Amino acid sequence: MPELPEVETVRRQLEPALVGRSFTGVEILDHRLVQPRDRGEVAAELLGEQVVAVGRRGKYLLVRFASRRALVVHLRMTGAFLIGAAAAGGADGPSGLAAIPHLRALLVLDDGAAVAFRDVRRFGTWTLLEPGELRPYLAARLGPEPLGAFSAADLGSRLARRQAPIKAVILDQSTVAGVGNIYADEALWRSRIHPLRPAADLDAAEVRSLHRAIRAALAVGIARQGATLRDYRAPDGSSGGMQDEFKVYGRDGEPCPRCGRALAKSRVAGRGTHFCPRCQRAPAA
DNA sequence: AGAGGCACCCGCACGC
DNA sequence: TGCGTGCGGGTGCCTC
Repeated sequence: MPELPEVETVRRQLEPALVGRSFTGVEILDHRLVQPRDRGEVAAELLGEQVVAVGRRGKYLLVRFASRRALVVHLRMTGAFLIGAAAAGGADGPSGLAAIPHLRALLVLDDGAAVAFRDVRRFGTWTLLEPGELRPYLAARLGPEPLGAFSAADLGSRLARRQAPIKAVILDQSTVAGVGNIYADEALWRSRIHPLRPAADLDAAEVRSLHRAIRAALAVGIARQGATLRDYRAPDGSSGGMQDEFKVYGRDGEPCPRCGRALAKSRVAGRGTHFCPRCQRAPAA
């Protein structure tokens, strides 16, 4: 489940492969990837584009071109890039590419390398934006970058007007960009805040703690090159190590690493939610 | 405007 | 063994 740390890991691997390269071949195999645009049209527009930067904002990858256009990629659940040997699917060269299961798009670069995009559940999106469209596109969707200029006061002011459960509010990308289900549970556990607490009820000390916890959880995720769950892989085919660092996610029934009480799992904001019923005190009903 | 629920998609873990 | 069912995950859209 790519969240900010997984997307950042992908960005770091894509950057050296793509920057300075031009697309000499573009195939978009799944129309859903670019809908409502026409897949042939988008492929034709991408052909010949030269990459000048590979950025990230929240969970979005930003492939920026010399033309000042930008390809905004969202991996959603199962989107993944495969570079070079991983893209070639083994030693059998280009013929191996079509053998990649769930292949949705294929880029060929002017140095001969191939970059494949695979996506089992087909939720991933590629959006090609014209010059000047990127900033408003992101601003309309995303709050501050959690590891950039983002203070506890910023977080506090965004929570102050929200009565929804704190977990729902930090999953909202307009509160802070890049936190998904896993890192939300990890951050709430670190700050000892129950996921059902109304966001506006957090006091200043709790907001500071949560702010710190969000940043710490994401930073550890990046340092571990993301988490590898089910079949997620980085573009070079390697696995991340963050799944071994989870304190609560997927550990219901196991002892809380802090107090030893059995971790619980419930449902908050429609998401599987893992927490410690002792460390994270439930709000009064 | 904020909140909640659902659709989107498909592989997998289940139970029968 | 084979089938049916439910689940999950991020986002966008719909309703209230």
